[in-house]
Amino acid sequence: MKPMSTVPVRDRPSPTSAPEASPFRLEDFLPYRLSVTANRVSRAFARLYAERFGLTIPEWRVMAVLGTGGPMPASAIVERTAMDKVKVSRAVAALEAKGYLARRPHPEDRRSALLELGPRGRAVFEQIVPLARALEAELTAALGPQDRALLVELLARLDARLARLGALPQEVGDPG
Amino acid sequence: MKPMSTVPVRDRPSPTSAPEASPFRLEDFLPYRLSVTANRVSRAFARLYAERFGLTIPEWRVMAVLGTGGPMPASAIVERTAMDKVKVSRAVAALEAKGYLARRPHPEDRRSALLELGPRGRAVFEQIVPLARALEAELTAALGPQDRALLVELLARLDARLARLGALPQEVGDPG
DNA sequence: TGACATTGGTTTCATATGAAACATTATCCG
DNA sequence: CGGATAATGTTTCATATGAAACCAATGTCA
Repeated sequence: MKPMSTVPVRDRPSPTSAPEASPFRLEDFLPYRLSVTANRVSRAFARLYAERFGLTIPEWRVMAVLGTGGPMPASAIVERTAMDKVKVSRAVAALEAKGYLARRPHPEDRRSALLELGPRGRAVFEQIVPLARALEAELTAALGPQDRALLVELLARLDARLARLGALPQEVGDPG
Repeated sequence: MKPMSTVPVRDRPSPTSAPEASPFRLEDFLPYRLSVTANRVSRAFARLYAERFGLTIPEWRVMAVLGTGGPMPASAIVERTAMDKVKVSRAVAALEAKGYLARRPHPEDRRSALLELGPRGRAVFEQIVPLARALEAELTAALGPQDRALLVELLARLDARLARLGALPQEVGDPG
C-alpha cells in the first residue's frame, strides 16, 4: 500500500468516495506487459520458423513434441502443446502435406491415428532445435540463468493460479 | 558479451557430434511458456471486458489510455498501447460507434483528429478500472508484491533485449 | 443387444489480424 | 510557388483463429 496522499489531494469537489485512488497506468498493468512482451517474443521466433523453415508456430510445436516423443495420437499433442484440437488438427494436416509427418492407424481406436515424424521431418526438427535454442539464449542473455529460471517459475505460479481461478477454456495463443 | 565458446566453434567435423545434447523439451522452452501463460492471462481479462462491458482488449486499451490522458491523436494511442495503427483505428471506430468516444478536429493537422472519451465512455472506464485491478490482484496473489515487481522487471529486460536484437516490427498481441 | 451419451478429429462459419494499397494532408526543397 | 516525399488514418485482401456443428467410432448400461 502506498502512503495514500498525506497531501490535500486536489480538492475533490465531489467526495464520490475514491474515484481517483491513483490514475491507472496501462503500462504498469501486468496483463498488458505480459501480453506485449510475450507477443514480441513470439514474433521473433515465428519469424525464425517461417523464414528458414516455412513453418508456423503451431506446426513447430507439433514437431517439437513429435521430435522427441514416440508416435502418439493427436490428443496427446493437444495436451503437450496447450493448443486446442482445431489448431493441432490443422498443423498436423499441414505437416503431413509437407511430407514431414506420417499417420498410421491406431491399433486400439479407429477414430484416431498415431502420428510421428518421418525422416524429412526429423531432419528439419534437428535443424531447428539448435537455432531455437540459440535464439532463446540470445534473448535470455538479458537475464541471468537464475533469473531465467525465476521467470519460468513465476509464470508457472500464474498458471497455477489461473487454473484455480475457474477452469478456463482450453487453449490459447500463437507463439511458442 | 558472453564468453562464447573458447573452442574452435565452427567446424564440427560432424561426427554427428551433438545431435543429442539434451532432448529438447517444449515445456521448458521459455518462449513457449511465456506465450502460453500470457495467453491464458489475456483470456481471463478478455472475458471480463467482453462479458461485462462488451469490449475487446484493443478497445479496452484505447479506453485505458484515453481514460487518464487528455485528448490525443490516434498516433499517440499507437505508441502507448503497443498496438499497430490498424488495430487502433478499428478500436477507435468501434468505441465511437458505441458512443464512448468522440473525435474532434485536430487544430494543427487535418489528417488527424483528437480523441477523447465522452461522459458515457468515462463512466464505463471508471467501472472497469477497479474490476481490472481486482482481477489483477487475484492473479498476482500467486506472487508476492515483490515478485510481481520482479516479473515486470524481467519482462522489461526481455523487451529491451528484443529491441536491441533487431528493430522488430511494431505491434503484437491481443490481451491487455 | 440396442439406444444414448461420449470421445477423437475435422469442417464450417463468423470474426480477428495485419501487410499492403489508398486517400488526404503535411513537409521538404529546388 | 510546385512537385516529390513523408506521415496519418482507413480500407482491402488474404490468412489465422476458435466456437460450434459434424462425422465416425467407442462406451455405457438397462
